[in-house]
Amino acid sequence: MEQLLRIAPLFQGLTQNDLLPIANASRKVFCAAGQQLFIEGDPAIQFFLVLKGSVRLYRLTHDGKEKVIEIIRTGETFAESVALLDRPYPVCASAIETLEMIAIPAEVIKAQVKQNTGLALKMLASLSMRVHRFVNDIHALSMSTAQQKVAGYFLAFLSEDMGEQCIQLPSTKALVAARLGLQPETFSRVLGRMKDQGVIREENAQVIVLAPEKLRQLRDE
Amino acid sequence: MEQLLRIAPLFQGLTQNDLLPIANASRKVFCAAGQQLFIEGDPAIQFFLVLKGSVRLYRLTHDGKEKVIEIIRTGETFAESVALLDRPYPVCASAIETLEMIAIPAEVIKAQVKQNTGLALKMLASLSMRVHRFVNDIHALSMSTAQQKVAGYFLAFLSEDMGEQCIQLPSTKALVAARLGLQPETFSRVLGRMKDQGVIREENAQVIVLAPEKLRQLRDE
DNA sequence: GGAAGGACTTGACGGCGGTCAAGGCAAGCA
DNA sequence: TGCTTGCCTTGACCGCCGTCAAGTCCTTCC
Repeated sequence: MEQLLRIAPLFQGLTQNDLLPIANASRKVFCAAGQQLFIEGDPAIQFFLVLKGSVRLYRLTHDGKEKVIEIIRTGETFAESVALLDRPYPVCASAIETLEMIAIPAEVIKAQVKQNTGLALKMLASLSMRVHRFVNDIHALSMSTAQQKVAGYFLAFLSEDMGEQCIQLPSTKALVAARLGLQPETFSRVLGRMKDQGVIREENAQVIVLAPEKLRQLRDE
Repeated sequence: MEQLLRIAPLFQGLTQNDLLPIANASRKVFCAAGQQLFIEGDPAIQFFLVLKGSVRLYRLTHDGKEKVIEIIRTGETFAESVALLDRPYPVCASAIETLEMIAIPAEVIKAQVKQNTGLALKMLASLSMRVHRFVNDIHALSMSTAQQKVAGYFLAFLSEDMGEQCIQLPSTKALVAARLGLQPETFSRVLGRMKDQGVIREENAQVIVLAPEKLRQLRDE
């Protein structure tokens, strides 16, 4: 269990002694694809580390549609921030694919943070990173055109490198579209236009970026 | 100086001993309206507590327009999250009105967090709150219509109460519009429509919500 | 008082993207 | 092979919002 916990940046560099009480209190969780983990408003009694699969964090709008806030992938943690406050979950969560996770009780992490400065610093760093990512997201969301959003999204996956690069989309296109605040139809049209312009190519569920430079140009309008 | 620091939730409940090294290293800063505090990419050597006035955090899009990420008001802190990571500021900041702040060196807060569990917990709570607010923002930004955005924005200022309530807009309407990802014209039109419907009234730069219930209805479409 | 400038409002128009609908395409199954 | 189901694509249409422009109100300053 300790070895599994160390997958998360949160727990890397902690001593075995530090990790032991957390490992003892945690348990493995398995979920079928599509299964609900919790809904908005549920008491936040635990947080999660994803070992395998991916999770959709979303909110329901008042007219019943869902807005994807974040997609959590293998190796990432989620809901750490709520585990520290005595507040209910601010989002719903459900499994995109078959899921393997570790559930860590909020009480244990709260107690450990109080004793263990190292862990507290790790958590601060992790939350700070999340704040940064949200700042990026808010910026991206308020960028005007659909093309810019998509270009920005793809660019976030690329290395600095200039050559052809391959992107594995997390789950379905419709979900990525939702993540970007777009309709599936619009997303499809944007991809089509990019293909016409020779910026990308598609090959068995992967997007191949032929010209990162052009992509950057599209984002910058 | 210690008394001033205690304005922020971050420093409430700390002992005088805890606060002293922070107070000694910090200094007061005054700014004229419109002045730049830092720009995106600057090294984050300090963070700020606003004593008086308000601050605009924004990003420049590639075509030169600016997108407001957050408006910081009296009594709030900003850039705490970056002070902990060794990363540059992810946004630009400039004074909206004449400004009075305390600048706190990143080094000092980093050192204190390592020694002082209480402060670490406060910072964790503060960051968690910020994450929550961003989740709300992302949700609000992706809500479709301008009317829903404005209604949601106003509702965030109201108490549970049902009666008439008064909202003091932070700075100008144009800035609030930018915050919501709207043009000033659109914002003005939405306000006009709400006035026609008897949902709000305006009175010397204040918005008076006549019918919170109707506002909620508008947000929920 | 009069000019100047800024904040806000109002109107007209056009484009982007959401919505609805139909069709293509692959996988699974009898 | 034919049917079904789910995911994606493509087309047509329309409404919202951004843009441009003009006009109003208020403050400031000479």
